[in-house]
Amino acid sequence: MADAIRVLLVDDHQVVRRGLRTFLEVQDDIEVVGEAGDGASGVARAEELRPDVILMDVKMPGSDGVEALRRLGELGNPARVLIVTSFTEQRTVVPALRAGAAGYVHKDIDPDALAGAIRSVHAGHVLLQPEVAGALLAQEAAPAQGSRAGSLTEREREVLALIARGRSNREIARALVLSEKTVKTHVSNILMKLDLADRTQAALWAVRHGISD
Amino acid sequence: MADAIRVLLVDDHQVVRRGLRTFLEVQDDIEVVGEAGDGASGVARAEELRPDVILMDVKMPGSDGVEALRRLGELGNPARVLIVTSFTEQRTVVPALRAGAAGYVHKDIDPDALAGAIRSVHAGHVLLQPEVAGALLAQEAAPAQGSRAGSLTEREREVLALIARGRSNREIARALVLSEKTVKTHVSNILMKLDLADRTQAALWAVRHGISD
DNA sequence: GCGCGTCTGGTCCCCGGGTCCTAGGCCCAC
DNA sequence: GTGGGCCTAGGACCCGGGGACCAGACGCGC
Repeated sequence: MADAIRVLLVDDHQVVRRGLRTFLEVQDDIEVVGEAGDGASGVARAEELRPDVILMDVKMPGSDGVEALRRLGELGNPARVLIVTSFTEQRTVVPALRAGAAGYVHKDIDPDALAGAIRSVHAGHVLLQPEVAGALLAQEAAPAQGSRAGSLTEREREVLALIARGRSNREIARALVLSEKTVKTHVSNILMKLDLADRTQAALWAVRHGISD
Repeated sequence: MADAIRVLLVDDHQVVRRGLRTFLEVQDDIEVVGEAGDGASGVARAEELRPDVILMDVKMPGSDGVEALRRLGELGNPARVLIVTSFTEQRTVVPALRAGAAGYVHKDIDPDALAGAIRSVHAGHVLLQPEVAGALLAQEAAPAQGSRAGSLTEREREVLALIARGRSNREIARALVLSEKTVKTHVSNILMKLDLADRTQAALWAVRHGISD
């Protein structure tokens, strides 16, 4: 095929590389152009082969996936990187995406879905699987009693948003044209309503619940 | 086609609905089964037609997209919702995804990419466009000097991770089996190294940079 | 050996954060 | 009119957070 999507496989297990290769060989618009067994040689092969898409494991001996992603970014390599991981390691999702990953898929993905993912990524999308997106957004989720954001008044939400930007009471007072004492009152009420101990917990609560604007 | 993907369009501008419809009519595996002009009637039509995928605008008069998403979730409607937005409104991304959106695409997407997005979403993926994913991750990004997380020592990262969980110095001391004073020293060093004013800012910095575990 | 960085801890001190109590003005619902 | 929220704000009070300064123990590299 003339304009097949050129794919590079980077994974430390050749079993996995072989599996991916056989998955993709039946797709007539996807061509596996190379393989690498660790991050560093993955970067080298990417520079050499200039693939459209790189399928890469996160956990690899030596230079790992995130490190390789950063290198590719520094080199200006235009390849789109799709992270293929053995299980949902939520700790690694954010760093990987931040380092420039174009997507994150689970290793037990079925062949057609994987092909679809490669096409999506090649088309310029960023792609996550549900569990991964869930992990990214849930973080800790609501510990028990669910979101009581509704119980906050408008003014309290304003104050909370500023707390979530790291502002002090004095700064909040200036920003909202209030006395510092009034801000303290609002903060106290927020902490009471949300059952939190201090402004740091309030700030974290806010970012998790999207009050941070 | 026997198992075409059944799509419902929800947007307050019929021009947009018409555009999407013509985009999708040339795809032989996608069938537009209905339209709605606002969130509430979108939910009603979704219940009635049971589409596989719903293309929905976020900003609509009356019941908006996020509200509609929530309703669908409550009703247990299995439709996958792809948010189609006129521009990258980063404020709305997180709430929409949290409310159960399966994806977020830009209105100037080209027909084939839109079809691809629908197929991805229908296949169970969560899909974002680059700018959207960028907005989600960047948030405020590094104000200037880039991530100096590397300058933190291992111990400092441990302490920072606990700060990012809303723990007090005393709790951190107990958790790490240290004196409260030592924790304070670490906190001071963290604030100095990252050029932050207090633990609240440190907690926010940590979650943005993935130190929060 | 010596220097350097890290981890540990101490003392002194100040201030910002947070609580408790109180209270006036405002608007809305009954 | 009366009660009940919300926003505003004051005073008194306590304490945890953070800075300044100092220092010993340990490990690593020159």
